[in-house]
Amino acid sequence: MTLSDKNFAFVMHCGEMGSRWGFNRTIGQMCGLLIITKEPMTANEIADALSISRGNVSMGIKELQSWRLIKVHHIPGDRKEYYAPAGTIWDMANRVFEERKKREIDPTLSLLRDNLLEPANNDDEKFAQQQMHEIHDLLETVTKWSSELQRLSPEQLQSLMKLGSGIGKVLDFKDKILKK
Amino acid sequence: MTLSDKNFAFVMHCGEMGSRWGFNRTIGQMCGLLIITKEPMTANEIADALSISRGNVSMGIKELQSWRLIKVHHIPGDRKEYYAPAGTIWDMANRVFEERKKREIDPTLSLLRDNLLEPANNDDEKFAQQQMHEIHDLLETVTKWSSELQRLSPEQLQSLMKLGSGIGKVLDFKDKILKK
DNA sequence: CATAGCTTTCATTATTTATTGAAACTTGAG
DNA sequence: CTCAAGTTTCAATAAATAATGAAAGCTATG
Repeated sequence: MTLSDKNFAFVMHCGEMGSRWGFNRTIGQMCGLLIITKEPMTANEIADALSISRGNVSMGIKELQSWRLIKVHHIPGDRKEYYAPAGTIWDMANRVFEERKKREIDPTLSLLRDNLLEPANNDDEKFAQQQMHEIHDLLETVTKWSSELQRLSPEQLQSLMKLGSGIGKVLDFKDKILKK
Repeated sequence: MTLSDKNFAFVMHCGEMGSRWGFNRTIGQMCGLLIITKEPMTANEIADALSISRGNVSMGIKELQSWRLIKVHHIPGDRKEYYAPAGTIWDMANRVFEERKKREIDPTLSLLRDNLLEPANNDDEKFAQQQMHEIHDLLETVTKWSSELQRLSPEQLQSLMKLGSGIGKVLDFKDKILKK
């Protein structure tokens, strides 16, 4: 199967962006390809469509599985493995967030906490600790929020989207009521 | 000036993480260093503290300026340039988000829109377009939301954070209000 | 307008990261 | 057990990215 121009452009774009989302170009392309392809694909089809080596595909698959972004299908009487996205677009985006949090934010929080537990030995360290404290709080807030968003039901999400620029207003309203 | 062990560890960690946030290791280190250092630093001091070349610092500064993360200070009677973070931690995080949106999400949205405008020529393209449509909507929602959050006043943010068990409550609240 | 003191540039070099492809491995069927 | 059809591994190589440092570029001051 060969990609149409439009689909090819999309896959290549995923490659460019992929490197910014935590994996490399090829893996981004693989991910994009699997997303826009209706039927699950074999490793050879992927290698073919992207003009990359079979070995490279194998490594990419391993990586995408470690991100929990793809799953394996089997067809009875066929020994090949067929790969497809693991879930909806929203599911996949959530996975990427979760994994990145695990790989980037969690270790940072841990380092910051360790650092903040020890007493500051001088003014330089005192100032540094203040800054680290701010970073720590920011990261905690962000993660609390993102996990909150992930927990929402599709309907709540819908509702949230439609709220759009209104969240400020709802907050004001809430504050007004609580004061009474 | 030489860094304490603890501060050095933090700076190195910023280096590791930096590469995941859009810049490279050295630039991450520079950013971390400037954040935990109370006084603005000269390019030579930075090169010294991180054991990197003067030229490298110059390039890093240019990059950090393009992200609007640092600003220049001048001391009367001194021709050197002194660098310091441009704003609070929250300001800096916002800048990184904005810049990444500009560099990653906006071009993707534009590609997706172009693609969705053209008619699908066959079933493969039709399916691909459906998927692209979902990605498009997801990205739009995310960007709308993040810009919304950035617009909130610090007090509103505070209020939002304290909501405890979450955004779900805000939604319930909004629904209650709308029904009346 | 010359110079000292600083910054930037960029060709070269070093380092890191990704890719290939052949060999090793796995597994189901006969 | 052996083969065939597949998958994975990994040492070698290629490609991309980052760092250096010498030279060129600026600019405030005398």
